[in-house]
Amino acid sequence: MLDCPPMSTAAKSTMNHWLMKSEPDVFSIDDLASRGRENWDCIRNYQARNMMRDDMRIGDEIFFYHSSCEQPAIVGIARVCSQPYPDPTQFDRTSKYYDPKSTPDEPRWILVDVEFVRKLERPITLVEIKSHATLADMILTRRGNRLSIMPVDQRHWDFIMRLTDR
DNA sequence: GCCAACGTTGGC
DNA sequence: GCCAACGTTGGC
Repeated sequence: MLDCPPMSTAAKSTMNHWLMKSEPDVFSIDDLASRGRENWDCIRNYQARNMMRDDMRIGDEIFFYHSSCEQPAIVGIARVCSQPYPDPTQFDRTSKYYDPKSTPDEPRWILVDVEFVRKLERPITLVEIKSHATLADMILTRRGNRLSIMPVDQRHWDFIMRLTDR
């Protein structure tokens, strides 16, 4: 791929990890798998927007998390595969996510595209995440946290990746 | 469906 | 710039 050359060790060391929530009834890991890639649209939270706009880099890895469902869980891996650009739904008058205060010259809502990498061997449920002391300080499990996009510490990422091997 | 927790809005 | 009212998220 032209925009995804093999990464140097130096580039890898600066890579960030993320967790992105999606309601499986709306867009599940299987939907991403069948579509290959998708723009992460309809985010209307400034913190989440800022992370996509300012902090995400092509190649960053993402935990794909199912929320608001029977079994909230990390279910797969995705990857950032575009530069940030304006969310088209903000200009769509027929969309629930239309924003009259946004203009093409000064778009308010910015997104990135994400691509499917793989599903986990098994879902790592929120219940299981909460059961591990190492994961107790993840942003995901913080009281009152409502962010749908959040950074994941390298040590949390690695710990969860090891869990999937069992 | 409940509700805690937080973000956003808008009057003043 | 304060803050009450309202809306949303998301686990349970």
